[in-house]
Amino acid sequence: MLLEHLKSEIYQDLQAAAIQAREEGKLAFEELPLFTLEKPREKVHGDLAANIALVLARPAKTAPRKIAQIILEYFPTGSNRVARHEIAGPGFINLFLDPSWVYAVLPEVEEMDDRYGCSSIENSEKVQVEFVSANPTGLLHMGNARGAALGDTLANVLAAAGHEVTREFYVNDAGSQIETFGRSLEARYLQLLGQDVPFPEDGYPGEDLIDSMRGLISKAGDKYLQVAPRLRREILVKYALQEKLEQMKRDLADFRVHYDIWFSEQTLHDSGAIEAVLKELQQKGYLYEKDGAIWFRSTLFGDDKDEVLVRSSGVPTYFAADIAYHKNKFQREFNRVINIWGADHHGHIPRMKGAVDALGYDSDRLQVIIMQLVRLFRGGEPVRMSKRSGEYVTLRELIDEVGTDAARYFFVNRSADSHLDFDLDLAREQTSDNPVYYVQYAHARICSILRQAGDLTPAQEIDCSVLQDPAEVSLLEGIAELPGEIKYAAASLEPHRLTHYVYNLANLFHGFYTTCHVLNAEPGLREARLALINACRITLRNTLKIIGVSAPERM
RNA sequence: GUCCCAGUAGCUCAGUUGGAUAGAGCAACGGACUUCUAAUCCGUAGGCCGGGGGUUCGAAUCCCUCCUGGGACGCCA
Repeated sequence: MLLEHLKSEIYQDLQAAAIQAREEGKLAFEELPLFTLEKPREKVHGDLAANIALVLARPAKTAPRKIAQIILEYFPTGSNRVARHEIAGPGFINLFLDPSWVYAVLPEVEEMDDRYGCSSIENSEKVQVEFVSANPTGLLHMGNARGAALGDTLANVLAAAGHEVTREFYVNDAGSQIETFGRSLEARYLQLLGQDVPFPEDGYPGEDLIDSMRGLISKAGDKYLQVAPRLRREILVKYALQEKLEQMKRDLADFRVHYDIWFSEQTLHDSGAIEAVLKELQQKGYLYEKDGAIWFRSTLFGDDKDEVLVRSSGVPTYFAADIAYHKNKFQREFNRVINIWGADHHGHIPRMKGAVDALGYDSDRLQVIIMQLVRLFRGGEPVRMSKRSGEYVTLRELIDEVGTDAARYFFVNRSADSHLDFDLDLAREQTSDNPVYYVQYAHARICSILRQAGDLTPAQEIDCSVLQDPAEVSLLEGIAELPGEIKYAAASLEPHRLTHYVYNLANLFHGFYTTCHVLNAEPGLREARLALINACRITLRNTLKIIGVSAPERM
């Protein structure tokens, strides 16, 4: 927070300096371009480096180093904790902060505690994150697991960055797959009761359907044998669907994913919302009839072909329901709607955005994160999976085998658009190879020291400037970076930044731990180090919480 | 064939709204435990950033092209 404040003030000072220089005729440019003010990779380049002179070079038609010099003439020295500055390399402005700034982070972390890292931003938005939304006709697989970890973490990140977040699961409890589901269940039901009936060719072959029907038979016996097939399928679907949903909720809860809303597709059919949205598109002239079906002119919005909304049979497609669903989202006044989809849905984006535009909403308010597929490895070999054959590793099995902590960390640790090779053996290993333990261990180590330390002195009452060792200063700086990291991760929709951040912070702590002893340090220094590790504990814990990984006090 | 994603150290991956000497983990090699948890730390080595062209003060990052891997192209969802 402090660091963020400093940065934004310095940024503004640089802007002001450039504009002042222009007013006095020293620089000529039309509009000040955006520039970066970042912590440079190399320590010798200062605490913050600005490339303002470089980006101004072209518009101002002046050599970057010359521009930097001019800007610095108008840059207030001594304020905002800038101790000194220099022009370096091709024209960077390197700023060296008064070293005292880092110490202010300790009381702040202590005071904010659970809230440290969180911001309350001025332009807070109402954001919806829809993720997983798996078909309830089967079990949750690895792709769903990745979506769950990513979606939930992203929602946490957005919330921490000050947005109002709703997590939503769209339940596909209508349409043709439910039809197929019903026929599959019926076949299993009859087969279990000794009838020699064929299993539908396009049916869902998973064992879980058999289990489900076995459960039904043990409760209700064979009484549905006498019921008319159509009604029978309805009953079986209703039973199995509820069971499946409960199971999904249970498994996701064990994965520490909790939704605000489970939105039923069926309600869109029942309420007439789909009909209404079709009518609206019709009136706006975006629909036409061909081959007995009703089509949406998605090509008007940049799609490569038009899309069927109502089949020639009169039954609306999934896409029609999805349009109604998205209209519903915008009617609920979300400023932004974020969907996390698997890579196999990427072709769906242009038409979905097209439909949103057609309905009169700005399609930029719909953001789709495409995540690439997951490949599982066990014993160095890829695990063969096929949803069609019903052979795949489920979320439940993943939780049982590697645990929620490791699984979530691994999923979040990779950017969404990278193909993920998930090494089950590595995730299960409780060794230093496994980054999640590395981070948790740092937290446990701190807790161990704090247990032995007795009461803490409030950071406010301590002279923290005794923390002069490079390991101490680096750790302080690392702690100070969390609010900025969260903002960045939220703005770029990249939760994987958080695992990288927390790993780095753990690394800084372990380095500190080796160099600096806490409990037997001299009076004064001891209290300051205790305050430091306590702040580090809070920072580690809060970040792990966002990722959805536990912060154990003992290991 | 068209579109999307990826190609960076032996392996898994960061880094891409263009910035300074391209990073981390693992694996390899060499060190560090009388003291708060060695599930740790320090060091060494490891690279035509897939190839080729271009844009400019500057390209892993942007553009073009080619190669390789994965995915999508249905009145499925």
